[in-house]
Formats: sequence, structure tokens, C-alpha cells
Amino acid sequence: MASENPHPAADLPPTLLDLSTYLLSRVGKTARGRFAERLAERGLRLWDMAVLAALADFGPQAQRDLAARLAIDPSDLAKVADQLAAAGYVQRARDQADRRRVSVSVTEAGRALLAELDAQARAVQDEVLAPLDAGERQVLQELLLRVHRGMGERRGGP
Amino acid sequence: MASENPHPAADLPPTLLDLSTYLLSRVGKTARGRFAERLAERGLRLWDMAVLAALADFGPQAQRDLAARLAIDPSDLAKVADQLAAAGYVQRARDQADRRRVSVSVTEAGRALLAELDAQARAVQDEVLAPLDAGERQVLQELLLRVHRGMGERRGGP
DNA sequence: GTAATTAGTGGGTTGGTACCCACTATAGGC
DNA sequence: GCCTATAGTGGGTACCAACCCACTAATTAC
Repeated sequence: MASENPHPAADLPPTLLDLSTYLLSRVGKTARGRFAERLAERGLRLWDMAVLAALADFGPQAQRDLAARLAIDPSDLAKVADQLAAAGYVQRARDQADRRRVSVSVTEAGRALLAELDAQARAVQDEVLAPLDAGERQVLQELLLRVHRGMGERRGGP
Repeated sequence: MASENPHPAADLPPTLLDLSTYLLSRVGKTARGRFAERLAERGLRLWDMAVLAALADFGPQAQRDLAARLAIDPSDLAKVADQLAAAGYVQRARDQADRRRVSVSVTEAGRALLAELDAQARAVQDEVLAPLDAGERQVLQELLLRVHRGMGERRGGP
């Protein structure tokens, strides 16, 4: 999974480097990739963390609501939840009021894992944002947050 | 190819939104996706533009050098070049000094196409960066550029 | 009760990317 | 001339993400 550098380095055309969207896409992909690598070492995927985060932040929820919130296909969420439950990071229980629903909640182990993953994510972030000082990182975060809020939440990854 | 919004909107866990790398990845993916959509309408892919840009910026080159520069597999580049040549956007000619090499150069049509694509890319960028004013976009561009330069150019997309 | 709706799940398909290998043609060392 | 290395190309494989459909179980509407 850890890919060495199969092709030599490159310096890219200014026409592309002048596009913020190009840089955004490239930097974003790299960051995502590096973090995904670390998750893979534990047999986890990005969605796993997204689900844990959503449960920790918003509390127990029915899978359907969780899927809507994360904009993931309910069928795919079922698979993620399955793995997480098998590993003991989440619990699933039939809702007694409406027994079709499965309420998912994060366990203590899940919270602990989330904290660890968050730390790892920040480690990767430090690596990626190394060229920026604390103030600049703050600025970047705020700009990105505003851009993100402005985007119609179509569909993305985790 | 144009995906409607198959799942309802979502508001995401603060734990994730607090990670710049998460935002980077998400915003980048969206931008990339939107631009790719437009390219797809013309039967083009992201690599096509990358190749045109490299040729326009750096002049005619052997495919091998072009592949190294863009960090794409030579075999994959061959396929891209093939399509571009068939459409008349690039020309391929055997290097007379070394007849193994194929020198690729962009045609007038290719330059015209690149200009159009660049305009479209900027249109998408305007859309994505809508929440930011001109000064903020400038700041973002510079921060991203520095981050990008700091990244070991492992491998990415186009 | 019957019909229509909803939640979850299993089993796929599709599209795109990165990657790799075998093969041909040419070049260069000696 | 012979041998090794290199440039390009064709034809794959592997992997992942997004998506979709069919099916079951439970609920609600009438």
C-alpha cells in the first residue's frame, strides 16, 4: 500500500500552478492519501473515522440519519458500521419504538480510537502544512472553512 | 456522468471540519470533480489539459521527458497523447537524431483548446471560491503554492 | 387485514486511476 | 556485427469509490 516514488520528481507547468483549484485538488489529494495510508496500517478507512466523528459529535443516531448527514449511500454505511461494530468501536441496537431502525452509538473504545486518529490526522497536517507558520495556518483554515460552507454539499468522499 | 444530488445535504462533524487537511481534501475533490465534469462534456480528461499545459509551457518534448515531468506512467501518457493527436491537438514526430524518440508538440488547435480550458477552469474556480474576495483569493493562492512546493512530489493525479 | 412505505442489508456494476509487463524498434558501446 | 539499454506502445491487472437494485423486516395508512 505504501507506494514508493515510481516515477521521478516533476516540476509542473505554470499554467496549472496558477490555478488555485489545481493546487487545492493536488494538495488535498496528497493530504488525504497520506492520512489514508496511516489508517490502512490499522485496517481502517477514511469513512470509519468520519462515522466515529459524527457519532461522537452528534450522539447516537439511526443509520439512516447518519447516512444522510454524511452524504453516504445507506448501503455503504451499513458496511462501514458493520466493520466498526465487529471491532467494538460502535454498538448497534434496534430502536424499541421503531424496530426497523438501528441506532448506532460510539463505544468507549471508539472514542479512544477517534482521539488517536485525530492525533494522527494532526500529525499529517503538521507535515503537510510545514511551510506555514501558526498564523498562516489559521488564515488557511478560515479561508477553507468559508469556501467549504459556500459549496453546495453535493457529494464527496469522507 | 453529471451526478445529481443522490443523497440529501449534510452538515458535518466539527471534529472533521476543524482539520484543514480534511477541508483541503474535500474542497479540492469538489473543485476537481466540477472541472472534470466540464471536460467530460468535450470528451476530455484532466490529463489532457495537463499535457497540453506542459507542452505549451515548456515546448515540444520527447514523450519520455514529458512523462517524467508530469509524473505519469509513460504507458499512460502514450494513450493520452494518442487521443490528443487523433483530435489534432498535438503533433507527434519521430526525432531524426534519435528515431526511438517521439517528439510531441502542441498545435494551434491545441493552444486554442488550452486557452478555452483554462477559461473554464477559472470559471469553476470563481464558482468554488465565490465566498472569498480578490485579496483573500490571492492569499489562498500563495499559501497553497507554498504548501505545494513543500510537498515531496510523490505522485498525484493530473 | 391489506397495501404502501421505510430501514437496513447483501450483492452486485461501473468508472477511473495507478501500475506493470511484454514486445518492437532503435541506439550506442566495443 | 553483437549485446545491452532505451523509447514507445498495447494489453492487461488491482484497487477503490460511488452507485444501484433486490430483498427482508417492520411500520403506518386506510
